[in-house]
Amino acid sequence: MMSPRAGAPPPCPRAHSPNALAQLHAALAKSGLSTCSATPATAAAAARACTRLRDIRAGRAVHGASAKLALLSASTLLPNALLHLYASSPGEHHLHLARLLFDTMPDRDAASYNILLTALAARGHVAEALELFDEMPEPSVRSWTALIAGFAQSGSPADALRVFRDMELAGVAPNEVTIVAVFVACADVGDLETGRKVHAYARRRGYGKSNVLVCNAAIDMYVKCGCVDAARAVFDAMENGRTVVSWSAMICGHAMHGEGDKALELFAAMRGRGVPPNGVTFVGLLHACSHMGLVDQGRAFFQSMEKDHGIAPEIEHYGCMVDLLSRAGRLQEALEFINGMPMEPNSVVWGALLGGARLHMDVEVGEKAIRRLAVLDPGNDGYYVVLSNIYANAGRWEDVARVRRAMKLRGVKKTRGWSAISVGGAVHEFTAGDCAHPQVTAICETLDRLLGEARRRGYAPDTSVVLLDVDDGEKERVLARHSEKLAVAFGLMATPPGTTLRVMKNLRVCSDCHAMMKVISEIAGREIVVRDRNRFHCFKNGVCSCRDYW
DNA sequence: CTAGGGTTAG
Repeated sequence: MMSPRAGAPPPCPRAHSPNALAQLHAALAKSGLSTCSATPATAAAAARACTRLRDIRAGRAVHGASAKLALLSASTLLPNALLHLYASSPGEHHLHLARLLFDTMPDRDAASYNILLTALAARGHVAEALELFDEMPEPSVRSWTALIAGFAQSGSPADALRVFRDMELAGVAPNEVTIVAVFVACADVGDLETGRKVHAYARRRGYGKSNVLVCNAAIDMYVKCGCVDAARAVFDAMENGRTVVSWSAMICGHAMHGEGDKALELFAAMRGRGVPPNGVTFVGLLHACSHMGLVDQGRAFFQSMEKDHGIAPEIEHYGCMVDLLSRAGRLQEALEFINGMPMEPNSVVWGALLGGARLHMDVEVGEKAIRRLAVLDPGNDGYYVVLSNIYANAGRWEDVARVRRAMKLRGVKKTRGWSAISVGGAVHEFTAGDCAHPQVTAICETLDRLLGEARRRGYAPDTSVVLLDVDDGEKERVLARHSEKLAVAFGLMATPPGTTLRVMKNLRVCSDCHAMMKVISEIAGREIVVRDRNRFHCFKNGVCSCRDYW
């Protein structure tokens, strides 16, 4: 979307001074500070300026000059400033330099540790960051937060939450930055329990309404944990003004939960308040239109981006449009749209077309998409599985086998599907046909009882999703043990009547499980929320929030 | 002012 450098200061001219002192003065001049004398404080100010300007070259000059002028050993001030410079510069090389500097510093204080901790955690060096953390004398809130925030943002949310638990045990009170980071991690893994607990704490501390960043992170956390209504309550209660991020997060949240109408209403309200939308807002709107089948409305939004809001559509928006068109069955239009794109279509764009081809069982378009996907994202097994699905639907089993051979040839492994459900604070994971759970027998009995009742209510197994060329009885046996069914059956057994069941799945829910979930929600009188690979399904009284359009 | 924060299509 937006350039990551947007809002960053402009790069400054390079230093070309021949000697070190002159370079130091040049860097000082650039930082707008007095150049009368070089002291550790002025050099640290220069280093800080270089960090802000992202001018690593000038920073190295400051480092060199500081060494020559023997400014480095006076205090931790200057070494820390230089450590920060290297630690926050991109590339493993600079991180390595930071580590080297840290290891050879004559004195280290808490800030030295925190600077390096931040850099290690943010780049996903989990083990090294934890090791350093254990070595440091007195970790502060900021040290804990550096770990949690870094892990949450570098794709290690489970590590982030583990550290948070340790922080609680250590009796250190989280601040608003910690809270935001924990929300990010909860959103990622779908940990509603922790999210709720931290939200309650945030409210007690007074961040609940007044801190925009805390609120925005809470909105996203609730959305991604399957509680749009709770997200909306946070949004509605926001006192200190919502930003475009709040509006966009909520619009995306409604879209993700199949509440496209609410997403569009929110956009109208946003415009009414004069808040200018950004590119993310439109991703949410297009997503909403796509899941409601509002092709013309979506097209109108797409066109208004540039015309009315001066926002140039980016590849994400093209992706949404391809999804919108192909979901609605306009596969040829989608293909033409792709061909007219001003940028090179990526795997997501072709993936959206492939998804539409599956939905509308179009072998030809599916094959067209896979030809590009095999080049753009060759290791992704999902695309081959979808294509197999299209072939299986058409009864072309020799082609299904051909796809399987192609996968084998390319070393592409099919991802095992799993579903997880959290009961009483413990997460129970299931894979298809799983026999590892201690209560398998009871789970299977429950499931078979449900299956019998479901059949009496008109449910019939949808064997088309089973990609095995076996007889229907065998297909039904495979289907009946899909991981989400096991997770839900367990959830029904392990929770009191009426409790909402929340299931997380690593792949997309299959159409048979989708049908079954609807019936189960009716039989058991439960709300079942399933977090799919890319959206939510809320089953209640026999219907799904996606209105079977997904 | 030596460390940290929010939204994004399949």
